[in-house]
Amino acid sequence: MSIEVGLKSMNDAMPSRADVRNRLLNKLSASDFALLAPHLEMVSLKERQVVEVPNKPITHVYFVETGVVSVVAVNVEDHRIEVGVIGKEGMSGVPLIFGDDRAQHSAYMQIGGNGRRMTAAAFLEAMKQSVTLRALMMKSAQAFMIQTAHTALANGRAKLEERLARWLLMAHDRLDSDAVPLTHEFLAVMLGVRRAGVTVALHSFERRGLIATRRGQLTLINRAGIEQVAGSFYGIPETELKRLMAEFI
Amino acid sequence: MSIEVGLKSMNDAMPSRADVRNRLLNKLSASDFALLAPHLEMVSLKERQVVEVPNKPITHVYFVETGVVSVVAVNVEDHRIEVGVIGKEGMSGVPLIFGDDRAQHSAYMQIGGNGRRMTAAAFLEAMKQSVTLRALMMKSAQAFMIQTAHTALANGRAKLEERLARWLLMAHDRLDSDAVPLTHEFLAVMLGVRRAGVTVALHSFERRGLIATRRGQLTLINRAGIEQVAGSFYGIPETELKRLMAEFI
DNA sequence: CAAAGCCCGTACGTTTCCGTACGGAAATAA
DNA sequence: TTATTTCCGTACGGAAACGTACGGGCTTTG
Repeated sequence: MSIEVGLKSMNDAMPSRADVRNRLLNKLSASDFALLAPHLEMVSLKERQVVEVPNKPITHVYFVETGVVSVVAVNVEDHRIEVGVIGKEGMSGVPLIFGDDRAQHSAYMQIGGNGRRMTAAAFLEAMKQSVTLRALMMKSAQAFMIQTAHTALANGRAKLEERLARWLLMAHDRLDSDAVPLTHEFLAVMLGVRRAGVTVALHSFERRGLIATRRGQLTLINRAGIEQVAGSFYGIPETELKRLMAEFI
Repeated sequence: MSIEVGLKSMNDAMPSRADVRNRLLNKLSASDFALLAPHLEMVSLKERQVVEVPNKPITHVYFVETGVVSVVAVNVEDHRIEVGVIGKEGMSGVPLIFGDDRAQHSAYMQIGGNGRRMTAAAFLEAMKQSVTLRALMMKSAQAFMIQTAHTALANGRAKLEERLARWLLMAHDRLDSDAVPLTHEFLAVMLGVRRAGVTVALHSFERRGLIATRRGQLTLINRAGIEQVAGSFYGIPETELKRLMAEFI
């Protein structure tokens, strides 16, 4: 009991700037950071943990530090596809930045990890108080928007292998290791293709020495080779993110 | 000559609120409208007229009144696909709303018409001065973002006929007539499919009595039938737009 | 340690759409 | 009017991915 209290107080302690691994939080000015810090709560983010539910109010914004969030658009007939991923470079809760309180899409941890979160109310209050905070958040939202546009492009024009390679690269950018702990089934759901199709494509990658696979996990071996497979379907959102964030520190 | 001067001065006259047909401008408060009005210039928007060039600064924002803008994502290898359309419900120049001065995507008039425009500088200056203007613009940007997400969904999961039906409905929403003046070639480019594929699909629509076609033009006859073809791939961005705009007037 | 569940490998027939191409009809330019 | 260009109709073989399904190996649970 006393141990648990100890851990809890450690987690809940107001983070100092040096503690924080989320790239967005890293880019905040000292005063903007001070605005958010008191409300930030360290959280562990288990795989499949739901972060946003379509058409429901957003309760918290999550600043991911490790792991990956999938943002998945869903329609009435339950067709679904991933429209973007969020990792340590960003945050969930984009609609709040636009002044909307509701989530349009489903969002959940695709790869588990941890991060910081704060309530939507606290986030909005901080946004109200700082122009520079708003400026950063809007750039972050724009970066996400560019990612979604290029997902639309890849979905419409790229082949399964190209899309899969693109996804692996985007995940790899957001992870600290070369291992991607995911089943073929979940990759298939995100890309909106058959599970069997993913299996075959991953085999092809493996035969070419690009990845290694085992049950529930794959490991990138030759990133440059995977980039070659993805071709120009990968890269633009990534360079645009850099550009948009360049003005902040 | 004197006639031309006469026309020009008519066009350049500061518009009154009642003149304006663009739905976004319609939703402005009197004071916000007064902020923009002096800078608005009436323009004719010819088909194929370029509105934004990827990676170039945005020179003007366009408030469309008739016609349709296509926003097309392009990558290095020249793969391209439409990621959204803009009509009288919106405006071009979304990145400006986020504080970015550059266009990511190509944007051009897919269907000619007319509208009002103002320089990016004037728009930014007005945005700086009014919270309520910013609020409206951000909601408009969000609506566009939702449209892009559902384009990604349709591109990944829908069949050609479903996507084509969706596109026709989105165009129809933005036009004042049932006629869509477009060649199969351009529909194909927007959807990222073969021209021949569009031709065959349109024939199927025609045989079912959903549309009538002639060279360079098609006419919607049975909108409900087309909605049935599009299924749930059409509709969500449209209801979300209504919701987001509901708070303004 | 056995049972159950999950995950992966593989297969087969089928659908969808592609690449390409050719000719004719309609519109536009000369 | 004639020539030229644009646009549409149609065709064919082939690639990509689908739906479905079955069995076997790995992991977790009881």
